[in-house]
Amino acid sequence: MPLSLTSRSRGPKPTKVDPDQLLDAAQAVFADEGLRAASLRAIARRAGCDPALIYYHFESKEALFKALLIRRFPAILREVERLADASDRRPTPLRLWEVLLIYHRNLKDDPGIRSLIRGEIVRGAEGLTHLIEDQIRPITTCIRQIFDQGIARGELRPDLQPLLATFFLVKMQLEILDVLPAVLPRLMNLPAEEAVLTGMRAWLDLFWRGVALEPSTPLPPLPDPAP
Amino acid sequence: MPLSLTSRSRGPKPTKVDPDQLLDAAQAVFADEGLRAASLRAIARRAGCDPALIYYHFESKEALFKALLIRRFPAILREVERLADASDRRPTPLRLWEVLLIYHRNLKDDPGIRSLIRGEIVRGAEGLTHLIEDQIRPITTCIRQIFDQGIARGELRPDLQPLLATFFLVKMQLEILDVLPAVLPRLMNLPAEEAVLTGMRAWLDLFWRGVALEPSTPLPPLPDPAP
DNA sequence: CACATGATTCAACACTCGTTGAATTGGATC
DNA sequence: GATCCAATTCAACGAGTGTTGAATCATGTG
Repeated sequence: MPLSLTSRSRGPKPTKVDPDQLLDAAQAVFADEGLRAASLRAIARRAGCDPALIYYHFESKEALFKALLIRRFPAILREVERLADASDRRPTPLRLWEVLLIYHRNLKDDPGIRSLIRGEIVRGAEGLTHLIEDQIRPITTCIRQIFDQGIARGELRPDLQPLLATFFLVKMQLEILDVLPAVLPRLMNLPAEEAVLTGMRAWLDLFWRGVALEPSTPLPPLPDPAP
Repeated sequence: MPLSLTSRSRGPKPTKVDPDQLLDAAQAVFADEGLRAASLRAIARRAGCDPALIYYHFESKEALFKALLIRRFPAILREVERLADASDRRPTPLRLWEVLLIYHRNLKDDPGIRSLIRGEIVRGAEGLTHLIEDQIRPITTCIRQIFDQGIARGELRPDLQPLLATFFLVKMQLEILDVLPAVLPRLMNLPAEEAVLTGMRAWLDLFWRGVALEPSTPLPPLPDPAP
């Protein structure tokens, strides 16, 4: 088992397909088909190599899937951790908007990882469910802290349940990223990218009225996502 | 192709496994595995018969799946149609609560149909996606009318986008039914059934503040779901 | 050049899948 | 009891699956 996931120690020695390209292909196929239905042959075809090569870089189909997880989640966690820092004194609605933007930035072009977060793909693979939960829990814990801080600062309703608020905020953002690009262009004739942003603004507008101590306080200006 | 889905014309003649029992088994397996991964052998095992029997009652795996859809959605539509009747003059928040209750009543014990509504199961089966959309669209159209009526009656914000409001309301209810029974008991030590109801009330509370013309108008008393 | 070693492919394994045609059961009718 | 027919099972088909051991290719080093 070589499994040298890092770059090789010396010399360029070009490989035809490196593990990262395999992960790219795997992510695309897993996203389309789900963990069970996605075939290693389809992944190999997409990566342009033989199925057996996957077993040179990864122990099994499941190991390939785990590597896929570990590649993505830590980056998201780092962004959310920085945002949840207690010294951040910006208005709470702006910080909640930043939460939506982090999800947007990291997940908008990646239906595979969104399916993962929703736990769809792993149906029936017990070990993986726990692995995914372990990756997601610290992220939602950080977001929950933003609600706690908002209550302490008198910006949010004191009777708010931070756990449920976190659940509502991010669950809907996932649905917005998933569904609106496919639906809004047809029903409200908007371009797909604009559809997502329209949905996000409408959602934060509704959400903020729902959680604010004083619902009539207007939202601060919400910056567009960085390009 | 006998396919006599209705009861046979004369005499009791007990069958070992009737089509309805096959549908029950199919629904359970499709819910666990998804359309593609669910095997006819697993469905037959669950129904206690031979896989080939499925082909006596249904044309194919896909036909079995379609029959599954047609069995459920019309009942939901009828309830929502009755609720959306313009002569219903109850306060809008109460009618929105009834929407949540209809979803709760029809879907709480049926993860299979919830997956269907989310469109997860059908990934990659093009024809079925349209069939499902055709079943769901009239339901959401009715709910949208409730928002239109609420705006016209001066209970909801006139700048509300009914399409997005409908999307937010029912999407979150699906997530509540799916996720909270598994998560809340562990995180807030509540019994599972109470977890769903707690989530629904918290959600309508937040949602109502978000859409009401006057956010401080208190919610009317929300009846428990009928047993 | 010979050799070692990492990267890649080939061919095959045992298994499961949807589907089908023929065979079998079992109760109702003659 | 013989017959008919709906309900059910059996055995098999071709195709696709994850996985593996051996074989091949390409490259850097002695």
